[in-house]
Parts: sequence; C-alpha cells; structure tokens
Amino acid sequence: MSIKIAITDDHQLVLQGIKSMLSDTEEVNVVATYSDAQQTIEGLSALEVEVLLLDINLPDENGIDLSKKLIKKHPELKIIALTSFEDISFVKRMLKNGAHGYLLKNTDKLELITALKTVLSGDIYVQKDIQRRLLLNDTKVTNKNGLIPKLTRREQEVLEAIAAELTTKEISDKLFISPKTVETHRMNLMSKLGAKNSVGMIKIAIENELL
Amino acid sequence: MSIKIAITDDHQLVLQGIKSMLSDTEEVNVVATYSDAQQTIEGLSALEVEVLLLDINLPDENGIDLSKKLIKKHPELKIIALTSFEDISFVKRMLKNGAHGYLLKNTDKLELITALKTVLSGDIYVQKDIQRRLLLNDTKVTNKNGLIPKLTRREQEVLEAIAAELTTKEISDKLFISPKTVETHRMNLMSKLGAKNSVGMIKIAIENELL
DNA sequence: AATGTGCTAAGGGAATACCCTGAGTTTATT
DNA sequence: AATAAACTCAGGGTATTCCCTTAGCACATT
Repeated sequence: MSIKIAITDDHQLVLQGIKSMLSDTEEVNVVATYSDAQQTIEGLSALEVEVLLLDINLPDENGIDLSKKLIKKHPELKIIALTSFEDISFVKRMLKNGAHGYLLKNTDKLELITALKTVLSGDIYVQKDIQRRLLLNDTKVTNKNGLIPKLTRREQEVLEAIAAELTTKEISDKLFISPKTVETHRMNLMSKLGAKNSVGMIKIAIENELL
Repeated sequence: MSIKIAITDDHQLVLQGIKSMLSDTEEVNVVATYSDAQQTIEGLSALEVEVLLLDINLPDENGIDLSKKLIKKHPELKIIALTSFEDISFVKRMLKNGAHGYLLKNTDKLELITALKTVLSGDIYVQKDIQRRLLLNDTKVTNKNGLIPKLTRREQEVLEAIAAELTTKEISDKLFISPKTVETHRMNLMSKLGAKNSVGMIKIAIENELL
C-alpha cells in the first residue's frame, strides 16, 4: 500500500519534477496536483490524501494561512512546506502553524521519500542544514534581560491593535478604555519587549511570534 | 536531428521537471545540466549546445552577467532566461544583455518547445502576458492586486533604518540627506506598501520579506 | 493583613510622525 | 536630446507617539 500524496505549486515545472522523481517509486502515489490555494482547499476534501507538499509562494494566499486552514479541516493531513526560502524565522513560523516538514526545492528523491515517511510517522522533518541553523539560531527568545516576559491579556490586545495600524484613540474606543490607559499599555509593552518605539515593538513581536 | 539543449538551475526539481517534460519528445535532447554559473561556463565549452535554459537566480553569479559572458564566448548560443520573476524592467535588462527568450517557470511543454524553436530561428521569445506588458510599457507593478511594487535603493535603505528603530533625524544623519527627504521616502514607502503608518509598513515589509 | 500583579487613568510636555503641496536635480532609458 | 524615474528638499501644518510621574481599585497569593 503506497503513500497518497498531493502537491500544490504554481510552477508546472516543479509539479512535473516531483511527479517524475516519484514515478518509478511504488511506495508513493501522487493522487492530485493543484496550482493555487483555492484549488487545494476544494480538491483535498474529496480525497484521502495523507501528505501534501505545499509551496509557500502561491498567487492567492500565503502558505502559513493556508496550512492553518488545511490542518483545521483535515487534522490527519501531514503538510510538508516546499520552498526555496532558507529564512529561519519563516521555517519556525511554518512549523508552528501546522506544517510537519520543511523541504527546500533543491531536494533529491531520497530526501523527499525520507521526509514523507518521517511526517507520516508523526515526526517533524526538516533538512539537516536547516535543522542545524534552527538549533544554532536559537537566539530570538532573548533581549536585554534575557527572556521576553509574558504579556498580559490586555497588553496582548493592545499589541494586536497597534499591529493592526490603529491609533491610540481608535484602540481606546475599541477596548472601551481611556486613551491614557492605552498609552500606558503601549509603554509597558515597549519596555517589556525592549523596543524603542512601536516599529521596534512590532518587529520584536513578530520575531517572537507574539502576533 | 534534435535540438541540443542544456539547463542551468540550482533547483534539482526544476532540472528534473524540464527533463521529464522533454523525455518523450524526439525533437529536443537535453545534453547537460548544471547547477551554478561556474559549472555552466566550464561545461558548455566542450559541447555543441544550441540553447541554454538559464535560471536567473544562481548562487554564485547573477543571470545578467553570466549571459553576457556566455554570449561573448559562444556567439551562436541561444539563451532562454528561466525565472519566476515577472519584473518587467528585469526582463528588459536580460533581453538587452544577450538573452533570446524569457520564460516563467510555470511554463508548459508546448510553450517550452515553441520557445526553443523560436530562439533557434533567430527570433526573441517572450511569453504572451509578459510581452503584452512590455509593449504597453506597463512598468508599474500592480499595487491594488496585492503585489508589492519594487522598492528603490534609497527606499530600501530608509525602510531598513526605520525597522532599526531610527528616527527621521537619525536616518537623515546616517544617509547624509535632509530629514525632509527621509520623510518623503517614508511617505512613498507607506504608499507603495499600502500601510497607514510605520508599524503597518514594517509588518508588511516583514511579511513580504523585504527586510 | 500584607504583598504583588494587572488594569485603570491622569497631567503635561517634548519629540516624532504624518500629510499635502510644490519643485529643482540627478540618473537612467529611449 | 528628450522622457521618465529616482532623489532631493522645503513650508506649514496637524496628529500621534513618546515619556515621566503618580495613583486608585480589583483580585489573587502568601
């Protein structure tokens, strides 16, 4: 019994490449290919796909949002992100948002099959060099004091509102509190995150996956 | 007699994809594949390759410089740039610097063979939609549709400085320009990225990997 | 009862960002 | 040589953020 996989990529060449790579392999069976997020969402429902190879750069939706949706809809589905980005923080975000593996597009057949088996067994698959960098690049959790302090419920709300480009006044209306209180929260946030202004705060917040 | 082609791409999948796509076609014969610029320069000399499919994004050298060199060394060689960039100004520069064709990676078999024949006959091959945009001089990359326009050198510098939590004054000192100029750049950046303030700008910039 | 944390809020100013308009200069492309 | 981008700068605003300090209230922990 072979592994049923689907592939989503807007590049024909990549679809062809993977299919060709797997054509002489009994273990794996490519049952569907899609070229955008919409197709994937609609098409997957009808099939018993076990693993989806998902390109992060789709025309209609970003990979993180899409993988979130898919996992929600198909809890058993394993997703391997397929991309040419080596950006570490991106890898982290992908893995945190549902992806079970992360493959660069210059992968070879052996690695691809290993990845498929690994995620099917319930583990996370990440290529060696990326894994090494994930381990080394373990910084990001630190600032001046060492750790990012936990945000309170209110601070989280204010942070998200600031990230949504709301002004102090708009936030105060939304949360039914005084503008002065919003300012206090913002000050506390900047202090906690070690930022000099709102821009730095949002940057650090994103880096530490607070948003 | 079949067309002899070579392919340069650092992504195994793309190499595989093209080879697979052409495997059942008598007209075309893939005689070599390379994964970087150096290999291509050295390898091509020994072969009678007629057309080279050249990925623009190589690890060791940019596509424009490489195609210049190759054309100089092999005046008869036809080069088809192979990329996922739809940037019109880039297409122009490529064509100006020796490339005979420009294919997006989501091409299909028919288009690929048409492109090969076209460049061999001495013409320039460009995909239809790109050609249309070239003719219309449609330089402006659409902002409304969700795509991020390209940033200028200065805008990129200012963006990075803002992300580094510098104030307008500090940026002006760093770049040796007036604070007013910095403000202008920031305004243009926000407009290009569709942000309401610097916070949104940085968020969008990170999402689009501009930082 | 005392302490700590979170949420609330204010005064009052300084600093910075945001906005619009107009316009001259340099640089690249045609 | 002539457009078109890109870069530069300014006036004259308004809006918002940033900063410091102080402080009452609710609630949970010790």
